[in-house]
Amino acid sequence: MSENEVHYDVHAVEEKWLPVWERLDPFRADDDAVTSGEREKRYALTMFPYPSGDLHMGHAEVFALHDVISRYWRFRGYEVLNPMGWDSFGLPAENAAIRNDEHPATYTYGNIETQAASMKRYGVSFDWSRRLHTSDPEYYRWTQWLFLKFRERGLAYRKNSPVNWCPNDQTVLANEQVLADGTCERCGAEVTKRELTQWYFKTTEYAQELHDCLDELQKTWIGKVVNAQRNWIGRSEGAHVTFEVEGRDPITVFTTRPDTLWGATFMVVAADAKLAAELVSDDQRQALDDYLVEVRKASDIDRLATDRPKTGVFLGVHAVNPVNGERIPVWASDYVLADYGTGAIMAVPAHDQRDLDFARAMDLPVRMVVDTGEEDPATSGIATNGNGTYVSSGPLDGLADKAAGIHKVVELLEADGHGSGTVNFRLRDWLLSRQRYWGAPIPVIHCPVDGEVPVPEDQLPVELPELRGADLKPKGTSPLGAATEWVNVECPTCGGPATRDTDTMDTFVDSSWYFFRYLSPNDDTQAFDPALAKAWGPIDLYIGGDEHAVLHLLYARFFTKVLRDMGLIDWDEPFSAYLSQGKVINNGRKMSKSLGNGVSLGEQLDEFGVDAVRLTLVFASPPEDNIDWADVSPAGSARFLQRAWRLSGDVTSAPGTDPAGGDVALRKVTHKTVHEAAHLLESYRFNVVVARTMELVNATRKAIDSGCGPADPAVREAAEAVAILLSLVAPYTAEEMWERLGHQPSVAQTAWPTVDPALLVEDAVTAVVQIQGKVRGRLEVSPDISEADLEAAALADPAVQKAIDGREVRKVIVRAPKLVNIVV
RNA sequence: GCCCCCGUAUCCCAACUGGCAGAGGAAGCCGCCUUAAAAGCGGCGAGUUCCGGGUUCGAGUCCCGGCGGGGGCACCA
Repeated sequence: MSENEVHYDVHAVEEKWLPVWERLDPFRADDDAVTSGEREKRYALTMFPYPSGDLHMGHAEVFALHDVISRYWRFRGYEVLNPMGWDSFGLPAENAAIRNDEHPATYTYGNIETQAASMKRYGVSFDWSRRLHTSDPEYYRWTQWLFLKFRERGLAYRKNSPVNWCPNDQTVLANEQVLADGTCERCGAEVTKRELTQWYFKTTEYAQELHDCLDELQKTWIGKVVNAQRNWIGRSEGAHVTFEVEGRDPITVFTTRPDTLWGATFMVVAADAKLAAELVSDDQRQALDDYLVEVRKASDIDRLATDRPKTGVFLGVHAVNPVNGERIPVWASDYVLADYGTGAIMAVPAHDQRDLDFARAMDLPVRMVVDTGEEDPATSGIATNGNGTYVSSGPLDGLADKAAGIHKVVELLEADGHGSGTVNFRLRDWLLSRQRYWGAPIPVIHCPVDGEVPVPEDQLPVELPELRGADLKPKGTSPLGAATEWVNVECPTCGGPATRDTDTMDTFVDSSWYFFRYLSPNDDTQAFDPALAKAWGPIDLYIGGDEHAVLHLLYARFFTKVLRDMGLIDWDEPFSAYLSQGKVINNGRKMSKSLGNGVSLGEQLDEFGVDAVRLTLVFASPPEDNIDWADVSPAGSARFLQRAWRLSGDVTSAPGTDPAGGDVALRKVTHKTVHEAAHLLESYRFNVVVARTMELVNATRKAIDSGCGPADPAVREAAEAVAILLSLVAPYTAEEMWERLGHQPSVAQTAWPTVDPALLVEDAVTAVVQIQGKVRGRLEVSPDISEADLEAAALADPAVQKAIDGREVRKVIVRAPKLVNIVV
C-alpha cells in the first residue's frame, strides 16, 4: 500500500474540486421548477454577514450548520433556494475611511471579495447567481422605495423627542441598540439623551400582532428567542382610568391593577413630560423647573439604578378619584416614564413598592385595600401585591379573587365612563434615521413651501454623494449636509429651492427585507417579484446568532407584515422555523484580542482542512450550544475523515452492483443509519447525525477487516451511504470518496439512499425481564412476539424463576417485544 | 424583582411518545508499529443522571420544592 493510499492531501483536494463545482454549478435554484409546481420548494437562509475583514469562526459555524440542512433538502428532491449576500452598509467602513482617507466603498467591497473567496473555499452550497450587497444603488433604490411606501401608509414619520445619542459615534441610536447598562451596543460609550427631530417606523402599530404570532412561532423557533421577543414587546393587560383635575384637563393613567383604585392616595406624572408643565400651578412652577434641572443632570446610568431614593415635586393641583370622589394630590417624579403608558400613574402605595417608597419619602398616606394576611405595608414598608380579600373598597369588599376584582372594576369604570380595559406595550416606535454617511439616504426633500416632499419614484435611487476621508468625520450632524451641491435641489412639487434630507437609514432597514430581494436580485422594475415570493416564501429555516434575537428578527417580522398589508405577499411571518447558533469561544471565554485567545479560522483551515473544521463545528454540540474550541478536536475530525475516506479505496465491487445479496448484518446497519439520520436531520440534531455516520464507518471497517470482506456488495452500499451522509458536512472528502467509488461527480447531484423497510426490522431483539423494576434477566425474542408469549417465556426463564424465589406473582406488565416487569 | 433555558462518566455530549443509563468524540491507560519518540492503527475502563420529595409496575425523562449555571426584561405602573 503506497503512502498515497493511506492519506489524502486536504489542500490538493480543495484545489481539485473548487473548479469542478464552479463548472457543474449544482446549487442554482430553478424558479420555474417551483412556480410550475414541478418540485416542492425549500428556502434555506442564514444571516448575511457584515464585511468586516475576513470570515471568522462564528461564520464558519453558522455556514456549516446551514449547509447541512440545505444539502439534505436537495438530496430529498426539493428545489432549494440558498442565497448569500452582504449587509454592506455600516459604521466600520466609514470609520476605516476616515482613518485611511479613502471612500467607505474601498474597505467594504475589498472585504466582500475576501469573504466571498473564503466562502467558496469553505464549500457552502450557495446559489451565487443571487448575490447582493445592500450598499449597491441597485439595492438601496428599493430600500428607499419601501421607505416611501411605508410613509404613504403613515408608518414612517418624523417627530421631535428625547432620543438616545451616542457621543462617540455621534449619531442617534434605536432603543434596541442601547444595552441594559445604558451603553452603546456598538462602541460601549455611555449613551446620553438629546432632543431631536428624527424619523421613525411605527412598529407599535403592529405590536399586538407581533406579540400574538409568537404563540405559533413558539412551536418551531428556539424558545429563548421567542421569550426575548415577548419580553421586548412587553404586552401588559390593564385599564385606562380617567381622573378629573380641578381647573385642568382630566388625567388618564394606565394601570394593571384597577382593582386597587380605592387605595390610590396620590398621582404621579413623569417630570419631563409635557403633561407636568401643563398641570403645574403657578405657585409650584419654579419648584418643578428646579427639579427638572436636577433630573436632567442625572445620567441614564443613574436613572437605571432601581434602588435610587425617590425624588419629586408637588404640582400644586389635586385630582378626584373616580370611584370614591376622594381629593388626591398630583406629584411629578422621574420614576414615572414619559414614554410609557400615558406618562402618568395612579399611586397605590400599599400595593406597589415604588409608590410606597415615594409615599414614605414624601410623607403621603398609605391605605391597604387588599388584605393578604401579611403585615400592613404602612408599617412594614413592604408593599403587598398578592391575592387577598378586598377591604375599604366599596363594592369589592369581601371579594377574594384578583382576576374577579379587576374584571368588576373595569365593568364599573366602563359603565360610568371613567375608564376602560386596555392593553399596553413596552415596544416603542423604531428610530431609523442616523447622522452618518454610509447608509441609504432618506428619500425626502424639505421645501419651505411644501414641507416634506417624497422624492418621486422615478428619481430613485437617491445616490450618495462622493465623500471620503475627512469629509466623513462625525460632527454631530449628518456628513451629507456638507455635500452642498447634493443637498440643494428643486422642490419636486413647486420647483422652488429645497434641500434633501441629510440623514441615512439605520442599516437594520437594509437587512429587514434582503430575503425578499434574493428572489429577484436583478429586477430593475420592482423590489421583488410577488409571484416568486408566493412560490418561495416563507423561509423554511433561518439560522443565525442570538445577538439578533430581538433587533433584526423583530424588524424583519414587522417589514413582512407591512408588505403583506401592501398586498405584495400572502403570508404573515417570514421565518417558519428559526434556529440559533451558539458562539465559538475559547477556554471558557469569548474570543477577543485583549484576552489573546482568538482562534483564526484561516489558520485552522490551513492546518486541518475545510472538512475537518466544518465537521468539528457541527459535531461539537447541538447547534444552539456554545462551542469551546479548547474542548474539541479538529485533529480527531481529520483522523475520522481519513478513516472514512479509506473505506472508498477498499471497496472492490463494481459501481452499480446490486446490494441485494450482500451481508445482511451490514446492510441493516446502513439502512438503519440512513433512516435515523433523516429523522435527526429534520429535527436539526446535526451533531447526532455525525455520530451515527461514525458508527457506520466503524461497522463498515469491521466488515471489511474481519467480516464479510471488501468484495461484498453490502460494503459498497455502506461506503456510498457514508459518502452521501458525509457530504452534508465534509463535501471535499465526500467528493473524493464518490469518485474513488467509481461515480461521476458530483456527489451533491445524487439522491438520498432509499431505505428498505424490511432491513429496519431486527431478526431478534433483547427483551428485558424486570422484577420490581430491576433487571433480572434477558431474553432473545422475535420482534413480533405476542404479549402472552413473551410473558410465558419470561416466567419460564430459570434465572427469572430464581429471582422470584417462590414469591407470589401479583402483576405482570408486558411491553412486547422489549420488556416484562414482574411485580411480586 | 418578573420571564425563559440548562444540569448525565475527567471533558464535549447521546438516550424516540416514561421501559436495559451510553451512541460518538476528546483526554487517560494498555498493546501493535518504531532503534526510540511522535504520528498512525487496535483495544480498555469509568456513574449518587445536581439535591430532596411526589406520581408510576417502572423516572435521566413527568409534577412540586431547593441548589448551581446561562439568557431576556426591568422605577414599564
